[in-house]
Amino acid sequence: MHCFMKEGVTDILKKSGLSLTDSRKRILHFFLESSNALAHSDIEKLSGDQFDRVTIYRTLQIFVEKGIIHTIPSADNAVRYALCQSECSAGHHHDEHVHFVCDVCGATFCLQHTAIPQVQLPNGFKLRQVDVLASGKCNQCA
Amino acid sequence: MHCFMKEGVTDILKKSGLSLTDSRKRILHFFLESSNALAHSDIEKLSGDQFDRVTIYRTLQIFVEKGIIHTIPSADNAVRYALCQSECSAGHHHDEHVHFVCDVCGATFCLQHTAIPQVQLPNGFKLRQVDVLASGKCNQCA
DNA sequence: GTAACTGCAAAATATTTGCATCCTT
DNA sequence: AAGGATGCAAATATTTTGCAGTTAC
Repeated sequence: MHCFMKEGVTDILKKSGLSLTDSRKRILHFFLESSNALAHSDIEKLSGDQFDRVTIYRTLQIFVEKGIIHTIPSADNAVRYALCQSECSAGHHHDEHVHFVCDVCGATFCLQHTAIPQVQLPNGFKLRQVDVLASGKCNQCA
Repeated sequence: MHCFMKEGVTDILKKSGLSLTDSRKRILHFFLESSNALAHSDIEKLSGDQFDRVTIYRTLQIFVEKGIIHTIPSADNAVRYALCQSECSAGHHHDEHVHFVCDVCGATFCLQHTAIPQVQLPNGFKLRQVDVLASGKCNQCA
């Protein structure tokens, strides 16, 4: 298991076979710095509109393809992304951790140290992945 | 605990204080008939474009408000809705069951009889709700 | 009859695509 | 130098809002 936190932006991009461009470096940096998940709009704000919307879309897309970030399921129709922490490779995500959305501040966290519970499916169903989406109040807002 | 399956469309609408209009009756009927979750686009197709897009948006919205249906979190940014099965009332949803998305056919099911596992949050976090989103192959596609 | 609901038009927002130019290697 | 990435323009898709006409009760 590698840990992105200990690697630099450049290492991660190289390892994924991506060229080192300004937008990729800065956007990846935002994820490394941020303790919670980021939406497209967050990145726009963080970058001070330095990048074109389209560039952000394409950058997020390729990061997902390369296994650098993953999307977080949500009920509110807003796509948020977070760093993959464990052994993700291109096309194969393994982010079976618990996601937590704060009802108050809207922040979304990946709870790495919270175990994914066992799920028992009905007969005939084949399980591939389990996502757990918890909501309530985060430690800042409680 | 009431069970919508045993009630008619009319009963449900009346109980929720909604007037009995064509679109509401037909859209609610789709949910009662369907074994899996429906997206806005599914309803458009099912109705044969009988209703305006806007009417569908507004109908789904008020059904959610009244606790008749609930949104299902998904990683693919498509909002799907399903009937609330347990004691939901206006503004208070309690649909803590497991949702299952089939990777093959895309169908989304509510697994009523699958227990929601316990989730242990870090210190300072207050839990309100847990959604479990499982994916894999459904019994038709496995 | 009145309040609420629907349909249409249009605005606002979100996402995708094509292409010329620029940057990384 | 060559291939890939970006920025801009524009197409497409999604969701929201306002308002006038219609319907439920």
